[in-house]
Amino acid sequence: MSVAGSDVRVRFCPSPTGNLHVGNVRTALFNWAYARHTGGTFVFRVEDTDAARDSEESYAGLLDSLRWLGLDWDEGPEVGGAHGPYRQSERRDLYADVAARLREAGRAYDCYCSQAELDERRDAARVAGRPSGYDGHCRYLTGDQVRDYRAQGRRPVLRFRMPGTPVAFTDLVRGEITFDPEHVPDYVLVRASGDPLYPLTNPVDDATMGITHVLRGEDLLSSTPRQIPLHEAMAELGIGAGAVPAYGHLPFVMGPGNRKLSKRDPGGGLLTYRDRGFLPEGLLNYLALLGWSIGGDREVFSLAEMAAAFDVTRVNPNPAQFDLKKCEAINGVHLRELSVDDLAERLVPYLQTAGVLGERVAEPERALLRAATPLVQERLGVLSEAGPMLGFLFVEGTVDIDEASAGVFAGAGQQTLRTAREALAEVSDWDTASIEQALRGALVDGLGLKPRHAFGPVRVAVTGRRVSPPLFESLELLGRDRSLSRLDAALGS
RNA sequence: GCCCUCAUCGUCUAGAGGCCUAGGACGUCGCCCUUUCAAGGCGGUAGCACGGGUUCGAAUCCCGUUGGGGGCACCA
Repeated sequence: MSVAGSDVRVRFCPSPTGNLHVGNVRTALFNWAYARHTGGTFVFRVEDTDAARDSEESYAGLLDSLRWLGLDWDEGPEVGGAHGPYRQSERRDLYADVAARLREAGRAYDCYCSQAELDERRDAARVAGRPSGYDGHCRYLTGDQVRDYRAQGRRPVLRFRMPGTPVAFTDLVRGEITFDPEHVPDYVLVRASGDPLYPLTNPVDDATMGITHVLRGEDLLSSTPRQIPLHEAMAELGIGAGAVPAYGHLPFVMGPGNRKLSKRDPGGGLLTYRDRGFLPEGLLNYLALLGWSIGGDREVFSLAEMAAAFDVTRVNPNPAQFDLKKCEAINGVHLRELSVDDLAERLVPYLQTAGVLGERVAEPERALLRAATPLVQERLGVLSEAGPMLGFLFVEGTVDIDEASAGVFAGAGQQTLRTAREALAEVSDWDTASIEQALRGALVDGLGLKPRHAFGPVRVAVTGRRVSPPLFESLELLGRDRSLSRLDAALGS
């Protein structure tokens, strides 16, 4: 499956602004899978050049999220590597150096245009039906003009000088793409303040980190014809590995109603999915389905299986809409494949936040949870659903009866409960089989009730809800004393 | 406005010119199983955006139209 020691080097390079959203995660996944498939290297780099929006908290969240997902990186924060540092905020000297060399070589130039001038000329171009990018005003300034601008107190930005020829490349997922030069304007590399911008830092890092394949979202497709000439310029100046990376632009993951998902979208943030109890393997499996398929009619697979089969050139170029229902269904399959002990362990934090379990989980509770887990395993789509299902087991004494379900106690329900209570009191071996036998004998055979009418009131009395895990098993786990006292409580009401 | 890009059931997809009377999954509907709810089983529903070519033959190739998305920042 993998080609050990392959030269492929891919990267995932989010900026630490807010939390990852599922589209980012899918991009990370495809990069990871490509690296693992080829035996290459997965680099994790953090693009924190925007001091105004970046935060240390987001940075920590990024690492935490990738770790939770199980997408391990070969180079990057906390693991190091030969091309570090892996945070752009720690690479500013490099960007300044590259910017200076580009400027010296004439591949970039100072631009003194003010924001107002830029806006005005852009609007005019747009009205005239011409391309609205930068018009090259400052490309060939005379010494006098520069002196004038400086005398006015203007501070220049640094712009890359585009070569003026068409840029063509073969996109790994989309094939041949060509941009004509009039639509790819000279762009800003360094702010007037001296701060390097993404259009500079991203290619510089890709070049100096030896990135061979750039797999990123399709929103970056139109910045590719800017970056390729920059890579060529750097190669000429001996900066970086000297090769232009191959590009593959992945389709968007859209939100409901086909709107682009953003990290501010409530349904988009990765943490929401973790909090709801998606398994990383389930979420990742679903995300892999958005734009890629493993072949045959298979939809459920492990990360390892994906890595073995992944091929970027087989990625579907059209955007996909995130479907929560299907995501839950896929997650449910993974959930059911877990061992009981594994599932029980993963359930603990969710039961704690639900208030079912306390901070410290004592061994008897843990044992009870392990015993109860098989009862809910095939009923769960996400882990957070376990709280309401299992809560009744961890409550001492009586349970709160769900209001909407209390009606079953009325009328004939009283007799059903009384009969059930008497029959259960007689059970000598408190196990599922004996409990079922007693209840069936007394209620179905004895009172001639339909099973659903016979067991409904008992279920509500004991679990507090009309919907619960299997009744007889639940009674066994609850124990005789608690079971009988809950029936008594229901009778008294 | 200009450029780029995308187009198969409601949704995600399979499809690499004849294997397509278009397959699978989620959803949805019905039935079965059943102590509730699930899970599981069986069955139904629903799609190649439109128009021109190319070809003996097109979901597949080409062109156009329409519709969706992205970009055109001293954000990333």
